[in-house]
Amino acid sequence: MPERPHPFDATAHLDGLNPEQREATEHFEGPILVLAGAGSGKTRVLTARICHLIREHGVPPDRILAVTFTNKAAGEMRDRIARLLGAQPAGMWVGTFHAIGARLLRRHADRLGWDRTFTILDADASLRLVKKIQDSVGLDPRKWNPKAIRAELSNAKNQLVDAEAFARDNEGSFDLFVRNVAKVFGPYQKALRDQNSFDFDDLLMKPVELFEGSPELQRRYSERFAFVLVDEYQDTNHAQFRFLELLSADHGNLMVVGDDDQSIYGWRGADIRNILDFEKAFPGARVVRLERNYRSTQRILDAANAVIAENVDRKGKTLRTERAGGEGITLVETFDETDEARWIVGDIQARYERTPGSAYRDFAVLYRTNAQARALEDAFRREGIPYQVIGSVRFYERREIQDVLAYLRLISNPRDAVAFDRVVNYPRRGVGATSQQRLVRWAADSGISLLEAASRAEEATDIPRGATRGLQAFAVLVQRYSVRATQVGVGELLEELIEELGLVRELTEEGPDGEDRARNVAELVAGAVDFDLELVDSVTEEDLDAFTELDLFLQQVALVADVDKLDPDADTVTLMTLHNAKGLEFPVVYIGGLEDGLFPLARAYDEPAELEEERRLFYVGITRAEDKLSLSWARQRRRAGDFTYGTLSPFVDAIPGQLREERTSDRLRLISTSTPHRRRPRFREQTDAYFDPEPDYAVDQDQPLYAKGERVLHQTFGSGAVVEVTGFGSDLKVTVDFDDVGRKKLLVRYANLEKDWTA
DNA sequence: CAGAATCCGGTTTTT
DNA sequence: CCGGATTCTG
Repeated sequence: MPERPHPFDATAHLDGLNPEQREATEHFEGPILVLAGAGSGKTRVLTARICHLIREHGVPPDRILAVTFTNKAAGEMRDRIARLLGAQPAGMWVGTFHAIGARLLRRHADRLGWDRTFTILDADASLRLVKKIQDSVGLDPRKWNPKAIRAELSNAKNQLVDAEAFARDNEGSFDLFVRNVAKVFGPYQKALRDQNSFDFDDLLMKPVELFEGSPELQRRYSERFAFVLVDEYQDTNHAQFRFLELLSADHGNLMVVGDDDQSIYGWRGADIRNILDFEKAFPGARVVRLERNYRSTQRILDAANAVIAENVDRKGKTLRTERAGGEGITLVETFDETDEARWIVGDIQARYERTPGSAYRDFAVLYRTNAQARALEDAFRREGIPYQVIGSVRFYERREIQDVLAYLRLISNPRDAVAFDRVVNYPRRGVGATSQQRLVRWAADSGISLLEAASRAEEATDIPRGATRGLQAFAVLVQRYSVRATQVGVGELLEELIEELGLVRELTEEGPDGEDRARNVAELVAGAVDFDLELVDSVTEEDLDAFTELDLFLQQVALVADVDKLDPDADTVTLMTLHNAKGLEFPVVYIGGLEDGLFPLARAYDEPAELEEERRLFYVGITRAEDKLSLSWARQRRRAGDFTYGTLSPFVDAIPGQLREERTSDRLRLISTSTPHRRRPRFREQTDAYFDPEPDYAVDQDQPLYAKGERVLHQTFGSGAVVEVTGFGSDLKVTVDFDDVGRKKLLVRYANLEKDWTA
């Protein structure tokens, strides 16, 4: 029996709520939008309302559906509710849109022509499939970027545009790119069906198809889920909106909680209109605003408010707190990324030592791009300070992990052609590219799966004997494990598989990185062994009958996010991107890389909406901090091999001067005093870094200075604006956004650019 | 067929 | 700087 903090107090869930929170919590039927500012206790409101529904209104838990942004948030919500109620909310569905979609498809995918034991393709596998389809329709993957095509497919699906509609919409378009995407879309979708798999976007789109295609099913689920609650509503896309609409339009009992100022996933189809127009979509919706912040000091909130006030497209609100004053916001100028990292690590260590009762887990370092983690990691390691990085080189995307998972996917789903391709010759079985091609052709001609073709390889006359033997051994192995999967748990299965394949030996012999890779595989195995325990929750009896533990393990692996693995109990500093930091809070927060072009990213300047999204991202970062916020930037930074020279991010300008405490790193101070540079035209226009010290060529009036924003003329590309400048000397490169042909990166040495005076 | 050498291109954020 | 793809070599 779980502990009960308030054994006989039926209203424990209302304790300590402020009037607005209480209003939202006690709301019963009908649509409601809770506009919840950062740190205003929205998770609290969600959990309290669920308890209220169950306790006060007698709603059975299994009539409630709660959607969260991460699996971790789902788990936490479940725990909090269990604690408040003193019992598990049996039968309640809590999960991410993707997890809930997968769950529905596990029950009803057969209605769409899939088998219920489908596999879920992760980003990498789906990209491989796109490439494969490109090859098969004669679209050169080198010329037409598979990632771009994949992104366009994803966009379309998030808008609920299927292959037919996409083809129809873009028929006769002058845009060659979308026409090519249209060529890929149909075959891609067909391949998914043939190999019985869904990609991520299908997990959102297909359930909608399911409901739209079957009013009976739609009615069944909207009756079952009499109350629907959604967290982080500002980051939902059209498919998700439609899904919610189908579930709740009949009864209208939909509560969405979100903050338009924290909408940061526009690039993956999230539509900020969903929250801005909620009252239109659900007429009569009640609106509650939570503007009292319980997290940060007034200083931090002042900075946050000032930053976000520059955005135009918002509902508008101002956060308030009772935590008057607070420490100033430190702004540090550093020399380069190493210097910046060392400053941050040094500051953490100093604070840790001088603050009694502080722990490393109180600190987080946030940044715009994953690449920035590297310098930080080096610095942390150097100082021996414990840290954990979220994301970055993602665990499940590592090559060795993907290889093992491909085996598991193939064992679970023998029709998975992407998985087959990946491991048929790993470890080496003497099956080369040519044999593989012949096998694919023969399988297609005979209308059998690749795995079956492999087991009957000797019937294909053009496959050499060595390869045939390899293929047959492979097929036998996979089939044997498919049977084994119904007998033992995944942990055991995986241990046996890895042993038989000799993967650990294989990896360690590979070279210096091999040890790490072997360790990663061991970690995966450990995860699989532990998996049995995690089954308890969220899986119903019927699921257990229909699927092997392997199936469910693979599903979980496909759906976990990196943040889900954040260990809040470990006493380590946390390093992650600003995107991953959403929903989290820390006493002390550092945001690094505040340079124009990095944060905001240079490309965001193309679209005002994108720039606003970057600014919201900064706002999210600032509002993660409870007591102390430090910002830093570096004058120069290595990016993709060469140097970039930065200026302070304009975002910082919005923070009023009296809130800031400006500092300079020791290293930078040392450099600027010991090497008295000639006075050069100062940094602002970032021209000086590539200023050639030998002025032996005449200054040509038509020669551009290569500063950001400058207009230049190219002989073939025409006129455009400089977006970014990198490298120096003969390696000086400029990225130019040409009016006609788009963005190009050019080596100044060869490009022969002229200054465009006509602009 | 496999491994080494070489070239090329991309690089924002993620369920 | 990295990884992937391509080409060369045994």
